[in-house]
This record gives sequence, structure tokens and C-alpha cells, in this order.
Amino acid sequence: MRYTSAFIYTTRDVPKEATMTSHVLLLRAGCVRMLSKGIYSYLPMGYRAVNNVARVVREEMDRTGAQEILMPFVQPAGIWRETGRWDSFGAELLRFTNREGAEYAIGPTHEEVVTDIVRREVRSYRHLGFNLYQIQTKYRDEPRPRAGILRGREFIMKDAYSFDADPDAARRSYKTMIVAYARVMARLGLTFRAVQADTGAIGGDLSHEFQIITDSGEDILVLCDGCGYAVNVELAPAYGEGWSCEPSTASGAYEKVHTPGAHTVGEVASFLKVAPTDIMKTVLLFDGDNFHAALLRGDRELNLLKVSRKLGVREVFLAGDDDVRRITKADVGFAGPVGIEGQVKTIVADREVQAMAGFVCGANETDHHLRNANLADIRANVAFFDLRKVTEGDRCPRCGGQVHTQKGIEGGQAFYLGTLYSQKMGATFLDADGVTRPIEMGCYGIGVTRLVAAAIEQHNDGKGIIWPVEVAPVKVHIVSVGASIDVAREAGRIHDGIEAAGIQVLLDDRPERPGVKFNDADLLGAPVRIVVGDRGLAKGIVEIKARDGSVDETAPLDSAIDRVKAVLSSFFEASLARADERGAAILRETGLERT
RNA sequence: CGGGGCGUAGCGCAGCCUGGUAGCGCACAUGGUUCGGGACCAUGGUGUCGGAGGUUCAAAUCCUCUCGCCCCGACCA
Repeated sequence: MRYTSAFIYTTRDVPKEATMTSHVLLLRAGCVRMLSKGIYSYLPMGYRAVNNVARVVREEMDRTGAQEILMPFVQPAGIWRETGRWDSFGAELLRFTNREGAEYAIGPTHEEVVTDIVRREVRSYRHLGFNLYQIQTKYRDEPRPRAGILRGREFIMKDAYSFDADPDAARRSYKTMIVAYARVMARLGLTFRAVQADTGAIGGDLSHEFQIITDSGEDILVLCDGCGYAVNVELAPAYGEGWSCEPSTASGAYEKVHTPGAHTVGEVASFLKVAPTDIMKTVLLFDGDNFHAALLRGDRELNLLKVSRKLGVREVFLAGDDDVRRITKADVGFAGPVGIEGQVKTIVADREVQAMAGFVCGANETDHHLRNANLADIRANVAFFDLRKVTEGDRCPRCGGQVHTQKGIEGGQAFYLGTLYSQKMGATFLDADGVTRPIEMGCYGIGVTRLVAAAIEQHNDGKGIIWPVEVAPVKVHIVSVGASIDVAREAGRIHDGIEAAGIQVLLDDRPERPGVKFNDADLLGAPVRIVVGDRGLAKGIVEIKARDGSVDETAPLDSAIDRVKAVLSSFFEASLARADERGAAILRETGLERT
């Protein structure tokens, strides 16, 4: 590919709508352009990267014996009603009606479609033990798309679905996918962790996320270096099994104190000269139907996912300010557990609260708190659960060591679904004993377009992208310097030779000044750059430099192509070696080896 | 859903407060001088000032509505 005839438009200015590094660089390098909120076009440089990720995914999926198919992205409401997800999936499911008045959705995922396909064909356990996957555009009507293609509404995803006759076989399928995913991430040059995860709208009872480690990630991971424990903070238990807690039996008279303007834990703590750990805060919650109160220590944060599970509701939110004022009959900031009975349906508390005695809490009266209060003062049932969010330095629930937290981007997720969908949709088979049973399923997703952005998030410098070799839209970027016939001829010859070897190559043959070309080469981020200039040609050499700085040398003209091929080969081999290593280690890392 | 910000040339912005008929840089085109890390000179083209309505002799500028985009929050109790 020659620059003068390629559709590549780079920019010097930083587009004002982008703040995240990968978003800025994708725009500046001319990889993507936004059409609408969360909806992007992929231009040649971007789409090549997407296809390179897809190719790696395809190779690793095929390696496991999975078979590629393509399912419709327009899906009739009927199958979604069968699983109940037409109602439960929520507003992220984009729905529309066709000319006949029939209801459809644009596929955000394909459990229903693939289960329908399989139930029509499979009759016997002899047919089972397969995995179908596709790479296709998905649409999820995200409430707040952001960060370019990292969290778009329309995106390309690889989704795979395994079908097995029994739980043992299904778990083996799950583990096969975990290994394949680890290999994919490693080949793409990504630093990642596989963590235990929530199953969300997809459902199921076992799930791992492949989290790409970066401070710009949206997810928080709880990791223990001691035992390798790794879990999404959404799920992370704050208390290990059997950890005891001595409940306080303290009682005594509390006093009401005037705390003007002290709304927050910090303000109350400094006003009353107590530690935040001596304060009990009361958080009012709404589940869509009822209000609840949750109690926790002043320095803690509530994990709303844990709360919703304990309450047995789909989702809980913080109550609105107006609701808080109505329930507490006070301004926001003075809610307390004493006297809240009757105003809310249930009162739950974090386990840690059991041990608290003589604490400070809100008085349900503007500008007032209670001092020296005790649990005995609350005249209603309080149920104690693990409700708080785990933070840096908490004890590891598995080994008792210290956990730390890290941010990540979810690049892929695996779900062990069991018979959740097959039962609802009647996807059954006859087992060896002639008994009709539902199929054991798993589903597995990789965000193909998201991985392109994640790769940039992890691999860039002040000058631009540093593409991992497998992702790079061009592997070799030739810069011609100087306007002489010789330069044009030799650069062209090297370009043709590399292209003939099936390697993606870009020759910058524009009549631009060297500085412009070098800066664009840095921005576009090809792993290997060749400079062909008058200066080198006079000595019969060209320059070969790796974008990551690992190679910086000259090569004689006649061996330049071979040398570049050798450098690239070593990069590809290193990627594969990482894949072998991570793929071999991942089951041990996740603790799945034993199951 | 809540809060904040921004829409003026392809991109980045100024002009708006204090109304008078639109400008800067980059990019683009042509010519020339340059040519190893974002050159210089000259010339040139480019705008329904996001849209609709209103006020006014006159609106990018003031008022109302609307559309689009970005960021933050949804853990203050």
C-alpha cells in the first residue's frame, strides 16, 4: 500500500471530544470516525486492526475445534419472550417494529438464536460436544457510551456457545475457552488477569472476565498476590468463610447532639472529633418498588450488587434526595437507624456493624446526630450480611493475606450457563439411557473492537500508537526521504518485496518533508520502520527501526527485506511464546485446574 | 436519570459580555525557494456562525425552544 493512494488522514490537533488516550490516537491516526453517539466507522487503518484481532480470535477458536457460523443481528421478539429476556433485558435491548407490526430487536447477544438453531437439530447425546461461534456486529443501547470504541453502542464481538451433554463435559468446554481466551489476549500483547465475575444479564453461575490491566479501566479488580485470588470488586467478598465477629451487646443512653451543617461522614467526624470508623452511616435505597436502609461503618462503601442479591431484588439504587427527606423527615445527611423502622421495608447491615458499640449516627433530624448509640437502640430486625465494597488492604478471603486493587478493561467474559436457556427454550436431547434432558451450555464473548482500543491503551507513547505486532494494521512502514529517483526506486522495490511476502506494508511516498513523515510513522505505530534515503543509499544501506525501540540498525540494501522479515518473525514468535505460556498457566491462575 | 461544558471553514480556536453583516492557526490548491524529526514566501478557495422561532432598522452576538456532542456523577446520608 502506498500512502499517496491510501485513505489515511492523520491530524496534529487533538480532537476535543476525546479525552482517553486510545480514543485520541484512533482519531488522530485516522483509524475511526464517529457517525453518532457510540457508533463509529472504521477506516482502513482501523479496520485492518479490527480484522487482525478477529484473525487471531478465529485462529485460537478454530484451534479448539469450535466452528464459525453467522447468525442474524435482527432477531424476532418471540425467542426473547421464551427466555423472559424481552422484559428483563431492559433498555439496552434496542427494539423496533416492522411494517407488519411485528416486534424485533437488534441483537446485543445471541443465546436465544443459537439455542433455537441447536434445538431444531440436536436429538441425541451423540450429537453434543460442540462449540459454535461468530464474529459480528452487536448493538447495545448503552445509557452512556464513552471513550470512543472502548464503550460504544455498536461494536464487533466474537461470541461463542458451547453445547454439552453433562456438567462435566460443559466444564471442560468452559476451561477450553478460558485457555483459548488467555492465548488470544497474550498474542495480542495485552497484559491481563482473569477474574471471577458477576453473570449480569446473561445469567449462569460461574463466570470469569478477562480484564486488561490499565488505570483508565472502568472495572476494579481485587487481587491477592499471595494466593493468586482475583475477582471483580462487584463480587469480592469482604469476609472469608467462617470469619467470626463478636456481636456487641452494649447498651446505654444515647444523646442527641447538634451538628450544624455536618452532612458527610468527614464533616461529622471532624465536628465531633471522632474517627470515621466510630460513625455508622445509614444509606437509603430504592429497588423500584420499596425503600430499604443499609447500615455500614462510616469509612466504608456499599456494594450495591451485593445488597440487591441479599434483598432478593434485581437492582437497587440510592434513594433520591426527595425520598430521603420524606423518609427521614430531615435534610439529606442526617439519616439514622434509630426510628427508621417502619419507614423502610427492610434494614440490612454490613457484618462489621455487629461489633460497633457507642457509635455516632444520624438522628433523622436536620443538623443533629446521635452519640453513644448502640444496635440495641434499633427496635427493628436488622439482618447482617457482607454488603461492603472491598478496598485496598482488606484481607484476602481465601488465604488471609492482603489484597490490592487494580483497574481493568473487560476484554472478554466466559459464562457457564448450565441449562438456564436450554430449559426455557426446550433444547433437549436423549441421553444414553433414553432420558430427555436439557443441554448444558456455556457462552463466551470477546470484544473485538474493544481489544483494538485496549491494545492502544496499553501500548502508546507521547508520539502515537505502538501496535502489538499481531494487531498492527501495517507491520512495516517505509519512509522515503529525499526526492531522488534512486530513493523512489529502492523504496518501491523493498515495498514490493515485502508485500509479495504477504506482509502488510505501507510506503510513505508522499512528497513531504522528512519530519512530517517520521511523525506520521510514529503516530501510525507500525512495529517496524524502514528509512530509505539518499544518505543511506550512498552507502548502500537502509535503516531499520522497531517502534518499541527494541531494534535500531542499518542493513545493506540487498538484505534489507530478509532482515525485516527476520525481525517481524521474532516479534510473532514472541507473541506465540507468550500465548503458550499464559495458555498453559491460566487454569492454575484461576483455580479452575482443580474443578 | 442528575450536574457541568461545548456547537463559528476539513481540524483546533477567537469574536458574543458592550448587536453594525466573520477572523486566526493548521490543513487544502497553485507557483517558487527548501528538504533526515511537523520549513518559508507569495497567491487563492472554503462558512446556511448546529436548527427553528422571537426582539431589533440591523443578530454569530440578546431572548425562547430544539437538536447534537463531550465530561462528571449516580457512595452525600
